[in-house]
Amino acid sequence: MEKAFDPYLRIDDVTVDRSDVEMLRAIDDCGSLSGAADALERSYPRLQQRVVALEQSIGPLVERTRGGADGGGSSLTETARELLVRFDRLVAAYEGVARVDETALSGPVVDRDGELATVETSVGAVLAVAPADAARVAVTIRSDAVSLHAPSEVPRPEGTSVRNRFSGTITWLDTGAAVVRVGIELERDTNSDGAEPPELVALVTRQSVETLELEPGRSIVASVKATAARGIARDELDAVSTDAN
Amino acid sequence: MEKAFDPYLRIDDVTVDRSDVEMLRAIDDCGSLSGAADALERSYPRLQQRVVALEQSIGPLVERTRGGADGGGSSLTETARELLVRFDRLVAAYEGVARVDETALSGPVVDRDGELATVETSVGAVLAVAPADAARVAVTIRSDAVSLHAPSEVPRPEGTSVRNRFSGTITWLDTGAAVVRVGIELERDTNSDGAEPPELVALVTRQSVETLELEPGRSIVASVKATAARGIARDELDAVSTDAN
DNA sequence: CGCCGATATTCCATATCGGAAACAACGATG
DNA sequence: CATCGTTGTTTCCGATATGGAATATCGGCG
Repeated sequence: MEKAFDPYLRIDDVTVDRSDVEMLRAIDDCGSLSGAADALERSYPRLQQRVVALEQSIGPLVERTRGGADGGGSSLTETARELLVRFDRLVAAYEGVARVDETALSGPVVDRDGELATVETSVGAVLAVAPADAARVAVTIRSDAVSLHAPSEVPRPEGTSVRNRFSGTITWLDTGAAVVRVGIELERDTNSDGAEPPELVALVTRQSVETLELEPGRSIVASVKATAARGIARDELDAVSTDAN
Repeated sequence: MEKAFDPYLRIDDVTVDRSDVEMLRAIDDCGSLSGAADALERSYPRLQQRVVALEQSIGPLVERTRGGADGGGSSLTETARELLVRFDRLVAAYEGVARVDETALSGPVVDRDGELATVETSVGAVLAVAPADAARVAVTIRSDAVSLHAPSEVPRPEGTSVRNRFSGTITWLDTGAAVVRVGIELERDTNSDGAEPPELVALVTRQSVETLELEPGRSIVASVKATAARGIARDELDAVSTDAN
């Protein structure tokens, strides 16, 4: 099972999607609409009509010239270039979500302050952003939002905005080119009878692995910002699972 | 301009998207395919064919019964329910990206270790995940990935996996129901001549605002994990901008 | 003034989508 | 045991959207 998405920017009536961005890039590269149509193996009419449609909502995107020794050509306006950058940033942000591991912890909401909920899980109370009407939620924690600390160097709660803290033991490392996935078996809460040992995955740099001397068996403290922990309503079912990729 | 996305899960050949999930939910609610078709105002044949198509790739999703006093009916299998939960989690994760502020810092790549790049920005070196071929990148930092610390309580670099650290002054607070957006004017790097004062936005809980006594004018240290800072290639243009919503 | 390469426009083939209608299964009911 | 009602299954047809071939238009340059 593979996570994916189609990002788009909605501007007034039109939606700018992947193929539109691809089209603008091709126009920029080729210097003409017809060239872009050839390069993308799309028909010229549709491509040109699409440009017109986008421009009706967004404003001038392509500066067109006809005639001349080379027959003319087209170049992107500043508006179009800004659009491309916007889209790239959007994709980068979403891409991060798609490529990163997530850990889910579920349990009942025991306290609530607006959209901020305290969830009782098998590893203790977790503070997370959750829909206001949910009585039981599954909290999703992205591995790139998990920070690790040496047990002796844990920041005092009074001095940091990070609100969730878990103690655990490293069980495995998955070393990549520059980043390392770290599997952590969390300490269960004292009054919890959970069957499955709750696991948390963190994504850290290889340099952090060396600095903190991370290795299987070592005790570690993981921290997660409440605003990075997102809960979804889960009023029927119940499970603790880790979702690889 | 509005960010949006269409999430989907790809399983073998089929992609299950929003409408598929909506369909399965309706089947669950109504207890029959025909009821779901009525509720969604979709034609029965297409709906039924879609269920069959999904099942061919994913496996049994709907337990169907024909005949009986009530004419029969359908209920979801465990596979289908798990699919719904998966999808909810996916949406929650993407939703977080769409709703959160982002700060972009750009500059040249001065060092690189695989997909991890050190980027020279107007506020100093930033460690971020970036495409391997980019010489100049824009680093995007989501506000929910920014942690704040009292200047006297900054964790030692040797004891934490958090690699980016910025000093700054709080310039504004936007207090919501439970969470607060914090605007921070970053200290410029000594040898930088940047024109715009670089601004970082952090998203923290209201309780953190009280604990850290956050208010305009106060000095603060912001930290960001390298794996949560994502860079995009930006080899032509150059700007520092903050993108609200 | 004709040429050339590019931009606009018209029109048609095709695939996809959605729905109406007929058909089959099955248990309750009399 | 025939009938009935509800639901699942299948077939077929029309509407809509998508993509492309052919055509017309433009304008500097030689």
